[in-house]
Amino acid sequence: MRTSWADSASEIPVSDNGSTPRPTRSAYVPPHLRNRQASDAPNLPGPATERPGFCGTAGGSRWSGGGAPKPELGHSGPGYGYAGGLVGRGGSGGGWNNRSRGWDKREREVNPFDDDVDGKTVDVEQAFGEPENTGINFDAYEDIPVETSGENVPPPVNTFAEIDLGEVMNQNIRRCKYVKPTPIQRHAIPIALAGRDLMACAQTGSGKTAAFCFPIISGIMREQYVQRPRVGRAVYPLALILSPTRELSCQIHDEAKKFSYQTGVKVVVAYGGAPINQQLRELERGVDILVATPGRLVDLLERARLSLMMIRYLALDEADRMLDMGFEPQIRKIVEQMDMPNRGVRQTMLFSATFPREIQRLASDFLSNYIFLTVGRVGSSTDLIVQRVEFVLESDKRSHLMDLLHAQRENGAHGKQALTLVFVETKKGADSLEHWLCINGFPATTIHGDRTQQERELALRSFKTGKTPILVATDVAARGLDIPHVAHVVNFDLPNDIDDYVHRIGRTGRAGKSGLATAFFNEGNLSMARPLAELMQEANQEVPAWLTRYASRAPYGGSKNRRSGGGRFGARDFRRESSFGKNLDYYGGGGNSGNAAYGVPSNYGGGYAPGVTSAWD
DNA sequence: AAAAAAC
Repeated sequence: MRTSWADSASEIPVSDNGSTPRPTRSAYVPPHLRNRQASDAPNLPGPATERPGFCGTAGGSRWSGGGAPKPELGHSGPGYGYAGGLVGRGGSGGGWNNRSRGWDKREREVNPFDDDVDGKTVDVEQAFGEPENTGINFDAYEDIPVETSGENVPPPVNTFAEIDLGEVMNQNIRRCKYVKPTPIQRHAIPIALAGRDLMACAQTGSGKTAAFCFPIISGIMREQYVQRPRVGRAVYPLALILSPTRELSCQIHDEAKKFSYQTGVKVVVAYGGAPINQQLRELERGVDILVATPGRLVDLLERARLSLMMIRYLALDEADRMLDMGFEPQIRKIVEQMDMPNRGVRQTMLFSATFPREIQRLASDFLSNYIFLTVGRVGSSTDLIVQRVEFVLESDKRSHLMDLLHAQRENGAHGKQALTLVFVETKKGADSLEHWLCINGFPATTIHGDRTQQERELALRSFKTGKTPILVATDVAARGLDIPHVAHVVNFDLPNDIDDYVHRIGRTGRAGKSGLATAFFNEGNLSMARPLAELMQEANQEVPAWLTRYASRAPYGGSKNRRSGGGRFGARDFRRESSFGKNLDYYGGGGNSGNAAYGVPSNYGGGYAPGVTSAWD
């Protein structure tokens, strides 16, 4: 999904031939090219710069050096989709973009940033009366505990400068207003750059997308002109990023476009509910990184318009969702039964804010000698989210919501009304609540799986821009979506799983900003009493006495993520939970695994010290 | 039981 400012950026007029944006200003020179000599080529491997089209084997990659079998190529010649740029290129230095289509024939990439729309910035900030898009409030993430396990964990970095992503990407990072890496980025990026498989758990809104995108883009830049087969009409991406919802795939795509701007690395998105032909055309123009939802991906594979044979990087966002009951067979099919290289050959990275142990066990099938990383302490990010629970009878929910919204309207002093995201259990419930809000004077819209994709995208856009400051949503909007200015998340219907609750409330309090989450609880939510009370307590939230009473009576429930011995929320490496000396094959063939594999001593054995353990979120 | 994900 596009953010509102990105929307504007993409509305640069395009000429009829469709290839060259025609901005009103003349001859825009990208900032990173200003004051630059033509021969000022970036630090790229020599051969690639000299003969870009014919550099068959990548230097310095884990595939050429590590002894891992490289997929055999049935064909030689320039990589698919880049042939055009390899012809007739001037011999003088090559320029910044070795993968583009050459100086003259180069297609102008639409600027994905908001700093360059006909010279004016899009004023989301004014509309909401607070600065936005100024990057992440890093102070909110200082000093939070990190746990890693696995063999030879690469050390974290403190700055983007330490990880040499190249000048082009550095410029993109600056344009994203990222000043320094977030903790998940500090730890995950070196691990990923070292070629290691990774299972990473970090708080909602803490910068996971960049944490897996940066290494992928940088890796593909280093590889330079991997030769790709040409068989039938298939295209051969080098990286695959899967996510559980269409809107999330769009969002990741938009982010990845920013990170890869002017690198020549091509990012394409494919998802259902939208015309496939357009997506096929985009794919045919060349794809290095494919962002997709599972259904459409399988469709493309079955049509033989896509092959995973050349995949070097596989990333699953919201990985625990991707591997839960509904999705797991499809993911297994994609990863194990199509033509994707095996684990250990490709590099696999799994990211989420939650990682139930059972899902970790499943996930280990896809990983090889992986590092488990968890960043963030109980309550660190959720300190930013004030959580409230109110006892509201089913029949009172609507009027109670109305009261909240009225109060909010009166408090919302300047600018537009703060955005409120209301979660309900069912699609029908979403429609009916939306209708009710509208006829009661609250501009609302709704997003759920029974709406057309067009309606879904329109709803999200309308919400983001503040046109309809209330969005009623099912769990389709629970994960990953980054919607600035969501001040309030209302769990009108509580979910049945505490992890879903965590993801839902994580739609607010993002990038170091604060937020409010209100839940309506009643007798229908008894199974959530205990996990909710525990979660809130560990996040230093005020737990109402009545909820504590319900919790003490209630059985364990509301979670796939059984917390052993007294409610330790957390993403903890499930490999630690198995008896030492057993189950060593969970290391996926690492060979010399054992106790020494653990990079950081754990408080294994149940010693749970509140506040100093790993992320739950 | 619901939600999501292809046509």
